[in-house]
Amino acid sequence: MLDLKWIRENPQDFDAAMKRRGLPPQSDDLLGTDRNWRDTQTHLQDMQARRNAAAKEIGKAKASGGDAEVLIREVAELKDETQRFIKVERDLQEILDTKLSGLPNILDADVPDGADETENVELRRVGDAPSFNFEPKEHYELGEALGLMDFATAAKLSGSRFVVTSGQIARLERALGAFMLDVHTLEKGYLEVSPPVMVRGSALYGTGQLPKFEEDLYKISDDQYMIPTAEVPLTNIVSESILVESDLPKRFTAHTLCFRSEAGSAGKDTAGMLRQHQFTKVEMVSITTPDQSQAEHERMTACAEDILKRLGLPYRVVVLCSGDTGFGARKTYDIEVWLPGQNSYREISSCSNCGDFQARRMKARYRPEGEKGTAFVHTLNGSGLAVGRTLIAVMENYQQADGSIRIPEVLVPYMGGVTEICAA
RNA sequence: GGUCGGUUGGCAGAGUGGUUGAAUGCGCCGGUCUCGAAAACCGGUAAGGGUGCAAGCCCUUCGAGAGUUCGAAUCUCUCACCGACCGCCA
Repeated sequence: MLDLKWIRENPQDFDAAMKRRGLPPQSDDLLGTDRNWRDTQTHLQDMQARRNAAAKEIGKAKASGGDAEVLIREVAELKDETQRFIKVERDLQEILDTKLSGLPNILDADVPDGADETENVELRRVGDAPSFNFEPKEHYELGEALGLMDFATAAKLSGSRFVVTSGQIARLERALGAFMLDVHTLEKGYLEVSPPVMVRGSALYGTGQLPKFEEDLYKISDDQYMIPTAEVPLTNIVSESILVESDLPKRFTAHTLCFRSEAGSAGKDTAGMLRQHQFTKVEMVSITTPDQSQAEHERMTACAEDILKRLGLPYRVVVLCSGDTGFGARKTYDIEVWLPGQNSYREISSCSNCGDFQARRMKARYRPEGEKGTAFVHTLNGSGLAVGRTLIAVMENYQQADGSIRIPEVLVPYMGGVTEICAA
């Protein structure tokens, strides 16, 4: 949600910002509705003020045994008109709200312009792609050959975009999640959280998935959805609250299942477990003051990168261009891991600074020290990392000529001492 | 699923129709005292919005919505959530 006051004061900047998002200028339309709404509100409040004053006088008159007949009749006559204006005012506010809540966040000045993901800008590459003296395979070829990854059975059980893993591959996924959580909680200061994976619509509105992106979600009851990412429950922990500045930043992490309908991605990444309806992810969320959020964004990205470094996986970091940056984000870094089987870099983490965009929607505030009143917090979220995709990356980068897979050293303790996954 | 009880400011917790936006305590901010601090004492302290150059004035909000009334935190209805017990299940 954007700040309406800011739009009032900076209509040109607002239109320019929307243009970067590929949207037409709309300050005139928006501010027209706003003007209308405020005029209505002013008028309504005048009527309410008169009514309140009269009601008080009636109280006084009755207390002193006087006659209040005239006043009572006057107020009764005001009533219908007041009721009508309440409705008009409410409708206008709803129209304004609908318009505002459909607007994407303002991009940071240093986000590069561009139409789509082909214009994202690479910032750095870390680690060397492994060299093989054989043709590296894709993860699903390796997994199926090992007998530990079964897409046919998953299709029988659940349909497309699911997988059944077993044995050491299943364990490897569990090991990865545990390893990531340990790093974030023991070394990076994140609080481990085990949140619900079903949430109300209001939580999804808070983080910006609703109302625009409902088709991407699994809806399971009147007002409950499966989470597409733990960003939703973790960030909404602070919704509708006023935090103490000295408690910031707050850092949360969680290892959860995520559910995505993948509507509109038919035919994309259909082979293997790169794009599933259900997958696990370790998520990081930070709640900060406005001053802290930029540095926190870099820090969070570094936390995600550190996992890849320790796993010995080569990757690159890109900053998303204007056309590829998500609805709620000001600026997003994607981390892409090298997949030898695909001979390309693929997204494994996305770290976004949302500024106060989500905080406004969910009414998450704090009290700035030494100032009166409250201010909105800033929120950030990042994958640290997508566990399913990390599993893929480990398999492909650590594969050997015979189809076995070495276990990265840091994971061996999590694998109960196993150093290699071989065919049974 | 059933019955009963609850939902009030940052927190705890009064308040059953009239000047209550809301007692009191805690917390927080400022002051007195002190070399400084603690304690004690004094004062201040809800959020959101409209209007105004400003001081200020005004509106809304006591879980949400609808209703009764000149007037609702207080009465009625619906819903949500929390708690207790019962039933069922892990």
